Amino acid sequence: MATLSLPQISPRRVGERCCDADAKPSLSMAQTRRATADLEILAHPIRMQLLDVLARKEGSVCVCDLEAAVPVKQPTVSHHLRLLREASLIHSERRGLYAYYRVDRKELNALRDRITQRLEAFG
Amino acid sequence: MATLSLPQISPRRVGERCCDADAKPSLSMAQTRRATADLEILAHPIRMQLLDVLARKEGSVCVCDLEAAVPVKQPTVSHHLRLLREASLIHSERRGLYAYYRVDRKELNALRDRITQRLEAFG
DNA sequence: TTAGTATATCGACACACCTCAATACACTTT
DNA sequence: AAAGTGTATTGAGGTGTGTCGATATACTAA
Repeated sequence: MATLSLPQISPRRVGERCCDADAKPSLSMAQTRRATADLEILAHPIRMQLLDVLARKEGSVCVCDLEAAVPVKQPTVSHHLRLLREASLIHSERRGLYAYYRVDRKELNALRDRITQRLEAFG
Repeated sequence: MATLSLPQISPRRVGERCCDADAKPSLSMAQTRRATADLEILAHPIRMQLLDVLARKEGSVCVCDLEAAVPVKQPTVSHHLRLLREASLIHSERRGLYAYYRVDRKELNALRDRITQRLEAFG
């Protein structure tokens, strides 16, 4: 029966050149940055809540409702909506005085798939 | 046949109180913060690469190899390893002069599941 | 036109985070 | 012991990000 072997660590003398040359990332730095950019856009409580509200609505949501849903002031809401818009996760439309936002389900799904794939590569 | 209805937006007079009182986040702020904390720990290129290297190895990896795998200096590597350790995603062990890190697959899987669940709640 | 409202942008401030040189610490070799 | 090596920590500087008051913009109401 196979021994319950500890990971084989080659003993090495002090000062010797380091060992596992194949302990390299599987992703280039550019790929890595793309992956972390996907995570960063979601990694903020206000953006998470805004997306949460928008994703749970079938249609559009008025900015005034988004403001009411979230504990920051109007310019901050506008700021995060802009970031989400620039990430193509939401779209806006003006009707008269009011602005309405809706989630882009295709983009949100694509984002989710990219993140899921990356996480599964760890598994 | 059902009309291809636009999302029903009740017209509203200027100055009227805002509309959709049920456009509330489904998560409390505390829950939201826990979710974004999960994302934040992954949302950095160096941590992503370190996890990538560690997750692809069966056993432990020497710090010197991690340093070689990543384009920052030794104190910075140590810093990110600490963050990953404090998040319970990796563990370290000293053998003589050297320190070896390994991924905690259970914790990493749990993290992945939490993130996946949250993302699916958007879908 | 004038006044008022909703949203976006600007500008400034605060603070968190990343990075690294210097140093501390623990261990090994001689 | 002393000298050398690998890793962690400290402390400081730089940069980015979040926040909000003030303001701009675009529209509506009267």
